[in-house]
Amino acid sequence: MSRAETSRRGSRPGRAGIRDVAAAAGVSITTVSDALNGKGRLPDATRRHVREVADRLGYRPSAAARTLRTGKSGLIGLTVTTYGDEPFTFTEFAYFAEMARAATSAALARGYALVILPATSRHDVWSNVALDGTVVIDPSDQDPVVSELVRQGLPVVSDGRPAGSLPVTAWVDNDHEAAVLGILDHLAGAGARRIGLLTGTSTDTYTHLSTTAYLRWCERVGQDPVYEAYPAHDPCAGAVAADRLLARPDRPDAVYGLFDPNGTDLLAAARRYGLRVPDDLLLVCCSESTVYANTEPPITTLSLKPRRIGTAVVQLLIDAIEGVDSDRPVEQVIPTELIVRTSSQRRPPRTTVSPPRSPEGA
Amino acid sequence: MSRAETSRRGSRPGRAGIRDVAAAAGVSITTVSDALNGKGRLPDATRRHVREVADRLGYRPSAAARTLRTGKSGLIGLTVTTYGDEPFTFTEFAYFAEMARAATSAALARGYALVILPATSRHDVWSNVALDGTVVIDPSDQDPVVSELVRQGLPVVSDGRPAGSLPVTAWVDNDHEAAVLGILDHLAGAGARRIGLLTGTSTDTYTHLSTTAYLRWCERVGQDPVYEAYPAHDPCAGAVAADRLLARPDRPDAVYGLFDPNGTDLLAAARRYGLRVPDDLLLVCCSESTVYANTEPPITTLSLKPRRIGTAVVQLLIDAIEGVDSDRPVEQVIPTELIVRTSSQRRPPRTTVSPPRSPEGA
DNA sequence: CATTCCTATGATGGGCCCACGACACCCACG
DNA sequence: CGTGGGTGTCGTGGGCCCATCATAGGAATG
Repeated sequence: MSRAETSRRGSRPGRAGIRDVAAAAGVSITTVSDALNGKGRLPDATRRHVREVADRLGYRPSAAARTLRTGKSGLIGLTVTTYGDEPFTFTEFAYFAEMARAATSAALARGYALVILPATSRHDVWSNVALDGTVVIDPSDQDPVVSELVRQGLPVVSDGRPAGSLPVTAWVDNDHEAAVLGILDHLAGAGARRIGLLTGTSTDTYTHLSTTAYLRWCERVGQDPVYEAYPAHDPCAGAVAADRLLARPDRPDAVYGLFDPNGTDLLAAARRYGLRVPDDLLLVCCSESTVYANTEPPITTLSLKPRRIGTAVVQLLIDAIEGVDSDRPVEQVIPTELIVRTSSQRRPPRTTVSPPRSPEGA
Repeated sequence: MSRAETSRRGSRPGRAGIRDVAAAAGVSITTVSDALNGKGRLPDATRRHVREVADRLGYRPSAAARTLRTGKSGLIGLTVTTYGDEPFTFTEFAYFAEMARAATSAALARGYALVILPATSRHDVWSNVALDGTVVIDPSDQDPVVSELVRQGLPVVSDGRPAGSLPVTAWVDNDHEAAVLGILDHLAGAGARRIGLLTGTSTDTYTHLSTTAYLRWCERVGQDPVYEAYPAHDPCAGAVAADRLLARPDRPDAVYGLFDPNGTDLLAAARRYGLRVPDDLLLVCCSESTVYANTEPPITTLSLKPRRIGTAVVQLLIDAIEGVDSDRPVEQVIPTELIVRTSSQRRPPRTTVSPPRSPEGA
């Protein structure tokens, strides 16, 4: 008792510690800890009493102390590869936002919180936060951050299969090749003779796999590749590239755009050149945005299902953190979804009033 | 020495502690701490030596221990008000994504990281993470989370001026009333006779202030209010509400939409009713999205400048955390920006080829 | 006296910081 | 010339932050 009182002397009065609760409840510190954590075997009366006193004092266990003692912080890092100055590309692509949202939700449901930590963060920030594990979006070949984390023995789960020999704990990805091949077949089936590609200049896996798949498809069907690449992080460059693609002498009669804004960019470019969509030009782009349901015409989009990916990634990571031996495979391929709209159909199925934005969720 | 060795006995060999470094460098723990943190007065030789040994052992100070000792975690909460099941509305509105991005960037630059903590998080998650302060986006009148945080003595800075008597440390906001009045004047100046509003049913400050400003403007100029309200978190409801607004017998000849997707929704609805924009219907919506630069026609948007807000909020919060007495005012009003495009001008200034997406940044 | 229950004590986790101690050096005084 | 006090520089010890857990101890009951 007297020990508890004296030891609190130097403390700020704002927050009550476990000692204060113990003193106020007339029990020992252990009893308080056990009572609040549901451990040990205590009479219900004691348990209730302690809880009551703790509530009255507004007691909140110190997260730092608990973390130090238990070695678990309940914190998961969310790392995004970055382009340019800005720490990450949340905005440009609705994908990241959706994925982060689902990941946050899934983490929360299991008692974890997400910490946003761009890969380019100052090192002192990284080392200043106690993480139980990390989600990495689109890790680059030799990402030093990931290596460091793995070396520390922290579980790392990546969105996108790791390039090279990056030793991640698990990964979740789409089958980008299959998705691209599916779209090209879809466009060819709608009558396209020369399909163009709007792609990126960066070296990430998504861009690489998609472009490669396109080139192989061209080779297989005997079409000359028609594509423009631009730095995907620069929205203006996208509009310019779309324009260039349609200005070419070997102008394609169908285009697939790998990035979210490509749809409106291509539509705008088509208008500039007097091309009607879908009559003169078939259009598909990869996007999670619902605006494409209401453009004129509505544009066919490929969804990478970021919600499912975000959820899966977090589940895998928390399984690894907690040592749960779930039956989830550590390498998951999430199927993509092609949302077919007017822009990729030579004969629109119905010319009646288009329904207001369908609930293409989950 | 021997004490250090014995004390390490039970530890996992994976991570080196400060004790290990001290032993390996042949100095005391304090010296290691001082050398690595640039404190105390040590000869450069010692400092270098310690740093070298620490590097060799791959020493990383335990964030948990440091937090416990110093009382600072370097972590800032980012709380978003939520609608429905999903923990927060990152996607629906590019605003949040932009704001979060800027906030992350600003926090990082000052050595802090952001933790995503929706207001509806399980309480145990909240209390399980040591925060130095919190950013709250659009706090509701009597947000229990905010009250709790303030009661704990944590600084809280809100995006959006706090409703009621919420005792936040500081806040940053736009002048929503002025923005709405500006838009209405802009539309009236372009020839609008009856201006409609697409608004939300939720009780947040933004919706409330904007709607009120609209009603007052109507009263002032003697126009009957023409508006439709819908639950802003439901994208389908937005399309329906846009349709309803244009189907009314007292159909407006200009509409301002308070939410991001309203632009495409209204455009689609206008097409359904054969209304030409801007000839038959003037359109403005509040959005951070660049797609409106390339729609047909391009749509005038109001930007709330989320980047500036996100940055300002974080600066204020960190100032409060660190007790810095900066000259920043604790109540900041960030000016909005009206990006005038074709949709709100009766006589388009130029009918030539529209430039590809202007770089409306910062 | 033995067996249940419950509670108290103390060690532990790892880094930070206050208050000193050791040591070198210089000057002055005896 | 020797020694004590003054002044500095470096470096060390131990306590502290706070909750958790293992183990030992005590009270009550059969």
